[in-house]
Amino acid sequence: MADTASQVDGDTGIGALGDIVGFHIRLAHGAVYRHFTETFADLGLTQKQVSVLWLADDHPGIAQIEVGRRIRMDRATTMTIINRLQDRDLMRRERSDSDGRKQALHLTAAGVAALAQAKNAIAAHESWLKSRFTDDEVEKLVEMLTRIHE
Amino acid sequence: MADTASQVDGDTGIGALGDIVGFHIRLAHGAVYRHFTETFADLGLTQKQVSVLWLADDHPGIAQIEVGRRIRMDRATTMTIINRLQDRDLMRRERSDSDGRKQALHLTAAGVAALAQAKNAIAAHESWLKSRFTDDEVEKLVEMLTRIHE
DNA sequence: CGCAAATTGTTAGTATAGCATACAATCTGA
DNA sequence: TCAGATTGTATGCTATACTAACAATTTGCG
Repeated sequence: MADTASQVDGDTGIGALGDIVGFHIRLAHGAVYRHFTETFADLGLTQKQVSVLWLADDHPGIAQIEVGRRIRMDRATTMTIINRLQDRDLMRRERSDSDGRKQALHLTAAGVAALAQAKNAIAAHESWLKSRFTDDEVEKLVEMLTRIHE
Repeated sequence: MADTASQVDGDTGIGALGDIVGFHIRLAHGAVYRHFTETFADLGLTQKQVSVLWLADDHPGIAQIEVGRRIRMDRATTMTIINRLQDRDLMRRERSDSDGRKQALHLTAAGVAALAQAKNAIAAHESWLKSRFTDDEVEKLVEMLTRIHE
């Protein structure tokens, strides 16, 4: 007769760790991250890099600090990501006219093309992720996740 | 009159990025990770390190490969984490009797004490996280996250 | 049984990401 | 006008994740 949770798992599981919500978020994030990386292996872009390209495309001339604020990165981290994108000629910096402290960010032509490809890859990635859920569940999941990160 | 999603955000949001489920998982993970780090600043333990201590305590003599399998890390990554725990005298390696290739992992006395402290900190961290949800919602969230990482 | 293949641990190297600190340039407000 | 805040930049440290290669050991096939 089974008498502990770990034996119910056949002793291949994570035991009481499985009761920790944060642990499940971490595992789910890891699974999504790995699939994302596979999907984007050809493009050679990471989640962060795509997010930054996407934001800069939606908001031409956006400042670095503002990019970081919206996707929850500090200035130093934002720098390294934009440095890489600039080194690969996907993005360029311009001095802001309105505020000399700021850099106005823009995509290059290559950046626009890369983002277009990235959005296709994201569609495939999202299908993989959403295939587990009904539309209602997706909505509920996003709403609950938003409560966490908002 | 608002006419686009980004304007509903008052132009401070993430626009169409907000429709990407994977993006919300990443943001939520980041928020949880940051709160975890704050909660554990005194103890100086990371999520991974606590998970490994926890597993080794639940399963004395567990092999490194098995730890990695259960919390989704490859052998090399598992090595670096256990190296750190061993350097801090929280964990020790022994040759396995049954399989000479394996290391049997055990907590030291200091490791047992650290894990006990960690479990208290996790309780506080989990309260912070769960305070957003009803019990039913927590159950539904964990169930949906499990569908992703299983 | 004996040997090839698989498993486990280890090491080394690379890349991404996050954070702290310090500094310079610029802007803001009292 | 000038002190303080903001923004970008540079540097350094830490944690994580992956690959590739290698050694020791075990497993299983012929």
